[in-house]
Amino acid sequence: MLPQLKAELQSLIRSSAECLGGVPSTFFVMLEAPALKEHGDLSCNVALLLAKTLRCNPVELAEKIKADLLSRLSAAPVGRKVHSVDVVRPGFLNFRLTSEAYCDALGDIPRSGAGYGRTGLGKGKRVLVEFVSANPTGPLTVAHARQAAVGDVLVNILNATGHHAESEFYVNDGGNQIRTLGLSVQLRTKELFGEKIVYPEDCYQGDYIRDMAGLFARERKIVDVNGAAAVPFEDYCVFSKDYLMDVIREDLRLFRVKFDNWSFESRVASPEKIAATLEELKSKGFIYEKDGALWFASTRFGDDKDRVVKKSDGFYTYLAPDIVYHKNKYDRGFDLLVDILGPDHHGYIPRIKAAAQALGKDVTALEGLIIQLATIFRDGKQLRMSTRAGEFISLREVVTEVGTDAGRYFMLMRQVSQQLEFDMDLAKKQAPENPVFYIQYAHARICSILRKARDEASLLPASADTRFFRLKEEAEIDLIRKMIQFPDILDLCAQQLDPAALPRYLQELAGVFHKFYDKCRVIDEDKGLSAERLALVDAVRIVLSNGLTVLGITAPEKM
RNA sequence: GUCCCUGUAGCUCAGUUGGAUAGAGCAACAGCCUUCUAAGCUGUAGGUCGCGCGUUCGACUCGCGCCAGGGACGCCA
Repeated sequence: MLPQLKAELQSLIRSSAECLGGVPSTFFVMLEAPALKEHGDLSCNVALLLAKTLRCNPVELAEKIKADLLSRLSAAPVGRKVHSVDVVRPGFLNFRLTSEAYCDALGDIPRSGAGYGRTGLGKGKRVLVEFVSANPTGPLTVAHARQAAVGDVLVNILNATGHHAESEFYVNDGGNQIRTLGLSVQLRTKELFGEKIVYPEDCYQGDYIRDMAGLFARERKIVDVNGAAAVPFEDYCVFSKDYLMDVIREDLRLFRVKFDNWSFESRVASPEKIAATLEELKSKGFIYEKDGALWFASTRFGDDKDRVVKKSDGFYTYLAPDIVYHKNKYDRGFDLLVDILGPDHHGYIPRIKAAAQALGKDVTALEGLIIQLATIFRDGKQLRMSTRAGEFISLREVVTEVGTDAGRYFMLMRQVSQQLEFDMDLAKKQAPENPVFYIQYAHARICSILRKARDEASLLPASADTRFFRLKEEAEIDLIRKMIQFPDILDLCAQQLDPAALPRYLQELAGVFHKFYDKCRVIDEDKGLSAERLALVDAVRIVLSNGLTVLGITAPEKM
């Protein structure tokens, strides 16, 4: 309702401005909600922007536009929803809306229900978001946790804003690291039965390798060193990989992260497919041989240096299957490919983009999104971690300690470009300074009011088509004003490919609600007012619930 | 050395394609429960937006140069 009002106003302002002449056809009329309430409900800076080209005092210009606009408004139906137009100091045009405009918008929320907030921004664009894609060589860590939360929520946001988004996990089940994993487990198994081994530094160090060795021995009924040696090396590899994939799937399930697709390197980028793709690149002149290795001439597309794709020992580097995998993603017909990566992979993006260009693909359809690290604080101290030494905080540790709701919220509450401080103590706290509980509490409080009204006073929310003329309090209008921003927030997140604005918005909405609650009684002697206020808080419940659903966080009805 | 990210209140962070008097939350201090969940609300205090120059009606925002912190730069994945 309000987006339409805004669009109509924008076009009227545009017409008024054009009457003055000299307005470029590409000129965009901005109309936004000002930060300060005294500046009205909507504010427009056309006069400021046009003052330069028209060589005219911005305030005078604004007055001229206003005069023309007022006559247009009195003729148009939108005019009823505009209370006043003011010209203010530097040259802003500030609009104040009638309460009718807001009350119309309020009815929209219960009418759309769980669909409130959905927009058409994406116009059906097909998007593939690849994230986590952890090697099956260990459990997921907090680094993965942030990528998992961001990726999962980004897919929800894209789907809520008119895109067709799918999530994908790419399983690196080929290559070197699986052999190293198998070797690690094999050595630990032998060690288990008393064989003295020298455990290499480049093998996986974590304690979980020992646990896996024990499990493997039990499963294969190995009872001594000879038994361990008799098992084919390949079996160690397969067992370890499958076992860790199960661990990863379970980690993700606990964190409520779902994947639409699982792509396996062994299938998507088999040695034959790699050879074929490299041949294609070679025929185009982007692959050459040097020092017994095959190189990809990525510098031709802006990379710092050329990259080895096949080592002199005959094995492919990680880059070779990754090129093939990205070719596969392109071939599946997506309009946008998003790769969510850790900061340690930022050098990776130019290489893959170079490969995409070399294969004749559209690079602008490939977006590498770097998610900065999350550092964990407990008892006011930062916990250090190092994957190499096998010392890391696992995702599961975080989930079991603070819960999935708080875990997800905290991972999402900062912009992805920012490092994030994850305060375990705060996340666990059931107190208002913890934003997750502040938001969930608002939701539970509303549910409690609705229950009480229904059960004890036989009161139900007013219907969506009510004119809501009883809602006049500032606290009430503030709530409506805040709620109608919800679709814009989702659009903003989708455009920026960053969910961070959403948790912040929900915290603000919860705050506006708590203020309203303190000031206005919902269940009141006046039945008419009560019904309208019940509809108002029910709308807040809907927006909170829709927002939390996008974040993958529960909206409790009781706390 | 090259590249990426960051620098805003005591702390953690916002600041929407350059806009009006730079905002929240936490911590601190002072208040508010006979009434729908006090897991809440109200008020006070807190700032050379890292520094300098430039671009213009206007810069936290854009450009250049410094300073400081973090990270990445393998025939590893």
